[in-house]
Amino acid sequence: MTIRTRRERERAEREQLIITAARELAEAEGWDAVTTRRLAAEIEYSQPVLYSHFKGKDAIMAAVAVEGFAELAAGLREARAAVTGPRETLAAVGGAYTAFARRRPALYDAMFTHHVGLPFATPEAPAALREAFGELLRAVEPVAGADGAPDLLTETYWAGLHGLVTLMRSGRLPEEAHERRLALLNARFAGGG
Amino acid sequence: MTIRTRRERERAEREQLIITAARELAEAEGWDAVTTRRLAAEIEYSQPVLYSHFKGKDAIMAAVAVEGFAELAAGLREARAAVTGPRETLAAVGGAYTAFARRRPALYDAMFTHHVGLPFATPEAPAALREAFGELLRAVEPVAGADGAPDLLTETYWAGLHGLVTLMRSGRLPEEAHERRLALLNARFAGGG
DNA sequence: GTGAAATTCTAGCACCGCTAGACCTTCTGT
DNA sequence: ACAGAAGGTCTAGCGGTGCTAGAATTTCAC
Repeated sequence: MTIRTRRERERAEREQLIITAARELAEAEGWDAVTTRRLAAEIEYSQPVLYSHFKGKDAIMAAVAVEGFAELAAGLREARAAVTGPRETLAAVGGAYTAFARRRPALYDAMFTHHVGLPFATPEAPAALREAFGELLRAVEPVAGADGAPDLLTETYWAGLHGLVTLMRSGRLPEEAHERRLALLNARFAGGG
Repeated sequence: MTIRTRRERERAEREQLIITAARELAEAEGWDAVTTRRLAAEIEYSQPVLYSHFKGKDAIMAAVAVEGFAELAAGLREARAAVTGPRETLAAVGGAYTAFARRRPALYDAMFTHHVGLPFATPEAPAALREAFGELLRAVEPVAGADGAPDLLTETYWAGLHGLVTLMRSGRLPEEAHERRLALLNARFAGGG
């Protein structure tokens, strides 16, 4: 048995190595630079081993995305814990969300922009993803007012954050006014229904 | 002279042919299907003629995007003209925006998602683009309240719309609740500052 | 009609994601 | 201890991509 478990452990380690290499390469040079050849060279194996771990490049991106969800969820939770009051909470969580997107743009792309076949608004969605949404939900709920649909309101607020960061990152919105736009979004959502 | 002008006219016609073919192919099968070979076959010329008109594939997408800006601006203007009252105007324009994004997803991608090197929030931006933003601005201004920064508020509202449509189109938000989310967004922005 | 100029095409480069089949290592049964 | 089976990894290659150099063709000016 022990020899088999060692094999399995080594294999799991190599899988993590692939994910980490893909993530670091993407963060350093963007996803366009993450080619299967390049990635194989990075982990010092040949291309086909990638396909013995993942179905294809998209599956590797999806694995990276799942790591990102966990990191985002942790960041949001931390931000929420650091403040009190509904308005402050919304501002802290919204700020943490956009800060994450700006700090880890490639990671954010894999999570929320690239067409990677991950289930989202279903129970089958990755736990880390559901947790990240839960953090947003807990920040939005106190300011939901009489809407009676905190889930939908959270989705809408999330869309606002997502729009801000994606439009900014693609050069469609100027960077320098980001904080002011975020403040406007928060004011509109914290104002009550 | 007349022979030269005929040449120039024919050349302009062929350029438009390229743009139209690219757009139709993208709308029918997505941008992944728009390869330079496929596009060349569509216009019944060889690949290199594409490069005598455009610097590369991105430039073709940019040209398609500019057409899209004009169409979007027209749609928003029409929607705004059909109603009266600030809340109704915002709902009409927001609805027209998301309807456009859902009706012409590939076009919308070229305009607002793909990294195409078009200037946005500057005077050098395409006229049609500035006009489309102007339509949004005229819809948001009446509900701006005391914010005193209608430009930034419009950008923020735009981000909300953009987030809704992109997250929905990538399967991150379920389609069926779109109208309710849009209504929530509108309510938050029409509520006054 | 002929040489010059402009235009279009053929052919190919370097790269992409992905995979079949050869190769080598490791384990198993006698 | 050793032959054969099983498993893992590699080399080499497929069909595709965006893009371009240089040949071939057409059109022009004289």
